[in-house]
Amino acid sequence: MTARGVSVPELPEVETVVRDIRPSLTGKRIQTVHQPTQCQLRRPWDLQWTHALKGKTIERVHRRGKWIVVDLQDQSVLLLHLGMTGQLTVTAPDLPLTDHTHLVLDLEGARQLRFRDPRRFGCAVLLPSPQATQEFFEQAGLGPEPFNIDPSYWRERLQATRRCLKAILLDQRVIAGVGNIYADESLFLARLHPARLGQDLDKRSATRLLKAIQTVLQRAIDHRGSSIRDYVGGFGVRGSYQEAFCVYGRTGKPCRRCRTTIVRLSLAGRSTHICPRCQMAPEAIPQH
DNA sequence: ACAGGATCCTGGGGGC
DNA sequence: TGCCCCCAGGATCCTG
Repeated sequence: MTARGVSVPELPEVETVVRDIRPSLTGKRIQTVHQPTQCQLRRPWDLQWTHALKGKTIERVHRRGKWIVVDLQDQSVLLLHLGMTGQLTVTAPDLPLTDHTHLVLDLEGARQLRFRDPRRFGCAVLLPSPQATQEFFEQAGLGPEPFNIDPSYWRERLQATRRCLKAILLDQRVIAGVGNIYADESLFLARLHPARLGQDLDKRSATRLLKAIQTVLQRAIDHRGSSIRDYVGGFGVRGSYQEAFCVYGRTGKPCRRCRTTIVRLSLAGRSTHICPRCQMAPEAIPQH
């Protein structure tokens, strides 16, 4: 069977979207803003933002964790989160609108930036300044980016908690951008069982885990992310990393390394996939 | 401090 | 063929 469930935008998918749409957005003026749907996103769009965006020029498009950050020339910042099923695309204005399109920005040069999200777990927020954006992220306690995380910070965060590795990897306050799929893939690559406790990892294992996270995320970015069902990049093009999954969605299939059957368990409230041979259970590991 | 569960939401898939 | 129910999960909140 193929991987069940939807492909949720995690760091590699968000990075792909940002890279795709950046050339079409940078330097472009926003002419008008529409809300085609009546239903609200989880964090309601403020009508004042519609007026505030009009006439603003987009200066820069980048990413912070799973957030898409659109810097505008007047210092205000549009933040977008894709939640579970969010799609952000740049299209021709005459392309018919699909269901669940919550926000449309008309751009100069006959282009539209469209934010679509069937499950409405995503959100869009306009903040007045980079300082306010900084505070927004600080308030959320958003942790460091995986690619420039300080190894000693990482080891300290692991040492300081009795939470299991799966919960730690999903916690955006510890490390930003990792979600369910890449947590499982990273733990497999590091040969660590997701139920192991942060404070039980020695220095070598902690370093190996960080390297695995970076490797998995970079490989996924190189494949334009993973597409199972909903996710598409900024051009509407699907990613291909799902074909390289080692454990996620591979329940019942043989491990790519040792042929042992991949099993699914529940940890930190999320489906979790492991190779029971490559990822030794905590109770099987000698304590010291 | 942390685990576990509920909540939000929709569409796909399995079972009958 | 169709209907019902379950399931997927990012972030957040609540309880034990």
